[in-house]
Amino acid sequence: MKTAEQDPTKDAERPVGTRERIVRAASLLMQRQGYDGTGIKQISTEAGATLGSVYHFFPGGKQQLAVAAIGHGEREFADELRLTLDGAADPAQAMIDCAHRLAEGLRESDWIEGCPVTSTALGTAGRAPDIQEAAAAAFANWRDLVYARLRRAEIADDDARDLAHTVISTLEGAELAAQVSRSERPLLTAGRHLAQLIDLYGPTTDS
Amino acid sequence: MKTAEQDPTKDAERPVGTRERIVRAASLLMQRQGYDGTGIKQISTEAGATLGSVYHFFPGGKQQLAVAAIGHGEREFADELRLTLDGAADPAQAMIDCAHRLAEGLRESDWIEGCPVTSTALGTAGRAPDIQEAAAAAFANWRDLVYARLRRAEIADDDARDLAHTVISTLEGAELAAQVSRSERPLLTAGRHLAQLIDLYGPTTDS
DNA sequence: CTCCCGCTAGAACGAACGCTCTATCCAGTG
DNA sequence: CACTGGATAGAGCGTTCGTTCTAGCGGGAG
Repeated sequence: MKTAEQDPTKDAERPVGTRERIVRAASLLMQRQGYDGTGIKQISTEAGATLGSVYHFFPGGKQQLAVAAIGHGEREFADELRLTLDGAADPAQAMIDCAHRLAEGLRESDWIEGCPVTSTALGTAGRAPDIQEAAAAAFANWRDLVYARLRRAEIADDDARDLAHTVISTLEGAELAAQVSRSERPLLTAGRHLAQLIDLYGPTTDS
Repeated sequence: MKTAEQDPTKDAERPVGTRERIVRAASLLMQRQGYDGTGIKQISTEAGATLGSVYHFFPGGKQQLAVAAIGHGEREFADELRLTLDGAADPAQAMIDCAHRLAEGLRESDWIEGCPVTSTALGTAGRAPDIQEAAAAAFANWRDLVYARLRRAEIADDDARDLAHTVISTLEGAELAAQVSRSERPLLTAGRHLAQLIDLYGPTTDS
């Protein structure tokens, strides 16, 4: 009742509800300019909506909108991450592929669209617990995807859990370094090193 | 003429010039709240200075102040990084020590004082080239410190360069993940993994 | 002494902020 | 038909923003 109804065909672009357009615009703008750097009026303008609509769908104001935007960014990246993890022959190769994808997206946006969660979550550190929780949940979800992939490759449970932490941390940090230095190198290097690290824990363990 | 003159004794706390106080306040506040989340009036209040003083020392306004703040944060962390790198027996152990130190600082600040450069640089991605350059320079300096330490441990030049990239990326990302999830685990895990990774390239190379 | 200048001090400006409020529109229901 | 309630629309609230500007301070130089 809330969304579909008309056509669950592939991914129709056109009939996107107002609420969804607002969330998308918020996610994109906050990804680029951060939480404080993005105004609600700018979001409504970019979304083709009006201020009244924004506050109708998000009576909780900017904070609630930011939580929804983080959730949207989380889902977007999770889909791509899942695809990349499943598309590779082994987790090590998946890391390299993942780094490549991130580098590509970053370069194509002229180095302004980094992690959609990071820029929104930073700067609201102590102020907005809701936003912090949403960001933490996003990281945890991504980590779980990596963990599951590592487990499927016969990596021990404890090792897989630890590796998943480092994989997300490193990819996140490398994307940040790449964005700041406007270079793909941090990401590509990180991808190779993560692959090496994972191979250390591969099924060839015999100890 | 600009600073010292009176006493180059250790690190006297009291007679700190107005300009220095402004830079310190700006660095701390932007570290916590980001660039857009920090107002110049708040900085001047926190520094015990007035608006006039801020614009006297930084006629370039908020952007120039942010560049100086990033430089200050860069120097602060570089000092600590140098100390940690030199204090460890080998680079691998240094990574573990470094992660511990970062985790400690983050926990003690109740998870609000992350990387002083990241929060300032993010959100000004496309808008302020000066700030971006300062942030990129900070990362490069830190990387050089790690690179030099790796070289001293007889690691091949190309390997050391690549490893230095990943070390900074991973520490940066792990600090971010730790801050968001309010847990030391991402940092501690990253430290151990970085140590393992470095050991792969240790002086035991025979190829 | 007088002059000067680096520095301090804060009032004031226009613009933009998050948010509230009322008014209007329109499909669905009796 | 009238009525209703979700959705749209935007003027306007008080506040804060970054910046500008003028006035005053205090100590060394002539």
